[in-house]
Amino acid sequence: MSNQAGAPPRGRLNRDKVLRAAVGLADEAGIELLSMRRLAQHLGVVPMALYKHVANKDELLDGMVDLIIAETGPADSGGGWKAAVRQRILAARATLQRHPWARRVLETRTNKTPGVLAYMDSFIGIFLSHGFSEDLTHHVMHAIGSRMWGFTQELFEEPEGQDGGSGDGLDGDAQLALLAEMSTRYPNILRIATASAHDQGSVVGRGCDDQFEFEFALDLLLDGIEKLHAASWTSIPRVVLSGEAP
Amino acid sequence: MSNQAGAPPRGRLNRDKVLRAAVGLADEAGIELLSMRRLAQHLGVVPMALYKHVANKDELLDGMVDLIIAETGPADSGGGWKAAVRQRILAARATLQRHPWARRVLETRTNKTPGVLAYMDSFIGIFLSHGFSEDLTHHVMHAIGSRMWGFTQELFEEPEGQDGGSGDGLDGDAQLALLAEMSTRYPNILRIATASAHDQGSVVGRGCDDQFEFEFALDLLLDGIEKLHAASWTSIPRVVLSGEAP
DNA sequence: GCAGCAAGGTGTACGTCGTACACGTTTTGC
DNA sequence: GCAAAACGTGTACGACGTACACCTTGCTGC
Repeated sequence: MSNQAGAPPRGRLNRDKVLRAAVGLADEAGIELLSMRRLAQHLGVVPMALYKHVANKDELLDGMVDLIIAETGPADSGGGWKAAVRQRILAARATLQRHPWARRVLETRTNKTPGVLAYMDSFIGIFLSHGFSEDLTHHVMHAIGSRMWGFTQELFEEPEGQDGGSGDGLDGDAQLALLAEMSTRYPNILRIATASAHDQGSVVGRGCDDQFEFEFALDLLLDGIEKLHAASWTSIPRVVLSGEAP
Repeated sequence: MSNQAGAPPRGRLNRDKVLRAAVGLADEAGIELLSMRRLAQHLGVVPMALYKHVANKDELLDGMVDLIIAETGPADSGGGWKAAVRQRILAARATLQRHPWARRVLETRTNKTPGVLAYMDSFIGIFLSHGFSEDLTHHVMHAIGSRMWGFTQELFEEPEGQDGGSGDGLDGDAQLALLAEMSTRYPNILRIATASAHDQGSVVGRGCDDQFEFEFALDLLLDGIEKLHAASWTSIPRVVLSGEAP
């Protein structure tokens, strides 16, 4: 009877409830609005109560990440390594798309939480168990990098305004002027943007299919990896040569 | 004669001085310690004085990014597109390595500042001027993504402690225990990490050459792009087919 | 059934942050 | 030399993360 504007108190708190509430809050309000105070209020509890369940905000974020990694589900390693890697990454992508804040959290911090490590371990396992050398696997993991998580780099994403379309709340004239400015200052960007506005009337950007772009880039990478693997590529010579004869 | 613990007052402030001081401060103290107040103190000035030169902290960050993009220098487009792209990216990489905070800033925010747009425009220009179709260029830009800036994904980087080596201030026993734990829980990570510790005695990680890893991944990508270009790859069929006959 | 105790929740407080607003002070253009 | 604009200051507010000391539950062993 003491909490207002929050969910029902639902008995005592525990780490899991805190984490899940945090994920929910980040999902609906955005990560930048997730504060210990707001989370506490959401749970009908005083801010300091949270610290009985998480050490601090960083640990909260770690826990949230681990929680949604678990959502991704286990590897589904039928078929070859390519199918397995593809499936794993696309599954992660689907999950992270439900929790857009996770991209920021994963990128910003040096995550070596159990969940992250386990995910990477299973990822590495796919390559090793399909005959990749340790050396190649290592380089391949670097090459994949954060694409492992399935998120795109959102070069310039619009902040997803309410109105469909790309007019940022400007009237037609202002938008036209902006377009004219763009065309003289950044002609190449404009060419690409207009050329790719295939499927709708939008004049600039957002005419492209993120999922397609992602899979395009992913397949480009995987095909390259496949060739290296087929050629038994290795970086070892680079090291062995260090004291060789002229 | 009113400022202490800061640089000499050096006349009046202006936007450029503010931006440069901010870059310097971020370079030496890290981006998370760059606050308006600290920056002001560094300039021997009261916090609110900064707001006469930048609108707010976000705009400050934008300005900082644009400033160091300018450091990158213009494109050096001798040779083919591959050489040009490679040169551009590696130059950006060199710059961003001098300003490690820039990675975070570029990743975290939706940058459409003049400098960023100009950089992208010139980047796109390389492809277009070497005969790439607008369609392919568009997809290629997505595939390159943030690698355009030349930073790596630092999957798990150590926070660069003062002591060389990977013992995070633990004694030998604790470190061994941790290693044992790793080996049972994340055996694949351990295999890769130990296998790649070629060039020194470190037991886990950091035995790999970041620059090599980056160029490896970059070349993988560029080679893939080259093949697509040679094959006049296009995504257009995907769209055109939408209303075709069975 | 109840004492005792750990685990969970509270209240207050501190130092940090970005920045709004009203006010002085300097520089500049005429 | 003076008006006006540009620049710098002081104070204040509402966030934030979280340390610390304090109550209040609910479970334990007897």
